[in-house]
Amino acid sequence: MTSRREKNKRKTRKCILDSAVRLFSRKGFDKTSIEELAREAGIGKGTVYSYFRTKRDIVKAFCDDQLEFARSELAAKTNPDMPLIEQLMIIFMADFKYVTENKEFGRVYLHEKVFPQEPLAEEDFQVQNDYFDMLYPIYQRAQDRGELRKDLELLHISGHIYAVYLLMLSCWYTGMIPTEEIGEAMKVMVTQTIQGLKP
Amino acid sequence: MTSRREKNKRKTRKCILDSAVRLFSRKGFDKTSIEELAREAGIGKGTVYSYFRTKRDIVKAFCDDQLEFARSELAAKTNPDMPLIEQLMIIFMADFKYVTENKEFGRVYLHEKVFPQEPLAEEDFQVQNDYFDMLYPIYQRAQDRGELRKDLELLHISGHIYAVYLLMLSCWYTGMIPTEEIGEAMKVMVTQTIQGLKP
DNA sequence: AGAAAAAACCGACCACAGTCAATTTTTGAT
DNA sequence: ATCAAAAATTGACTGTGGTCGGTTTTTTCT
Repeated sequence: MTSRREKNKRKTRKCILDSAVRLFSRKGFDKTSIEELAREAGIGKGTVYSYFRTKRDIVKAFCDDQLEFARSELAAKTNPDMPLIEQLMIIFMADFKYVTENKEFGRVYLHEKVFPQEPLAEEDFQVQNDYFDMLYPIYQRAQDRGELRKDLELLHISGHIYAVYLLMLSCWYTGMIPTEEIGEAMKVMVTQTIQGLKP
Repeated sequence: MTSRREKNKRKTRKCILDSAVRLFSRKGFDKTSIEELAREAGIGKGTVYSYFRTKRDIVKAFCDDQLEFARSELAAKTNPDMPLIEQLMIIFMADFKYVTENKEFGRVYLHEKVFPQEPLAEEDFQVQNDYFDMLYPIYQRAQDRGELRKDLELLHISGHIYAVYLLMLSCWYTGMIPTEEIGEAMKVMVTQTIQGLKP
């Protein structure tokens, strides 16, 4: 049963997250103070910290939620029998679009998830695992169709393509590749990944 | 001519950097305050900020220096006619060893360089370019020997392998792969990169 | 050498992330 | 309805990153 208490907690949490989205998007992560965020959410500053351990954790929680949502959306858009490269492009460009629209969130999230201060906790891996779980069937099918080598572990295939995706994000964040060229670059790199570097 | 002023500046800068290395290594980046760092360096707090724009910039400057040094060292250790995979392993494992020994520096540096808040400045690219310049001849030779496809741009080859290296670093920072297994994992992934994913 | 200009240095100060003890609200038992 | 325990809320407080105007040191010019 969902007690009154639990209901309120949920509401407050959502309220913090909503305020965070508004403010971080409008003013940027660093320029938004927790005090301001609390005011916007109509609560005290201390309360924010009883919901989230740190300011960065707010971003993490928001992105984890979004990722879960995006995943369910995406599953519907791709057909596992399309050519692998096409499926991957749909998935990654959707992700990328999200990042470009939430640059600050994406950056903080990537910092936390890719090069974290402490090894990731069990729950953090879960999000990543769920994401991989979505991709596994796609690679599996591609293996079955003969688009991918069967002697490779799915984890390695997955990791490899994820690496290329991260690189593209990095190129975008550093300004090395402008937004409008990312699609093309991503296609080149993923294709190259599949084809291999050797003659 | 190196004036007295310039000499002092150099000395002070080095002093700050040395103190930073000592303190950040001993207590961690976050736990070391600039005030403490200034005290250790025997200067005022404000002075630190006339040498470095932010706390993170101190790390960036240090790592840029180190990277330049490491590069010159490395050039001597590799023979451009060794098999590509062996050369890459020597280079990346040397880099990796450095990161494991300076975890905090590496993390902050990676945040700044891989997913920076603002697009990288000209000078930041220079460091990266210099690094690539070291690698290009290696890939070039490997192409000549027939170990790599000749129809691929060096930039793409370079970027691709860099992506895999970043992934390995990420796996280490997240705790997904323990230190002693990184070498093996790196070899597997780089080999896979060269071979390609398709049958 | 002496004065004026330029560069370097400094620590008091500000804004903000995160803490915590005191207060208020909710719950569950009688 | 009453009350005691548990949970949630709060804002004053602490420590630190970064700023800035005033001070000292170095250079340059005569």
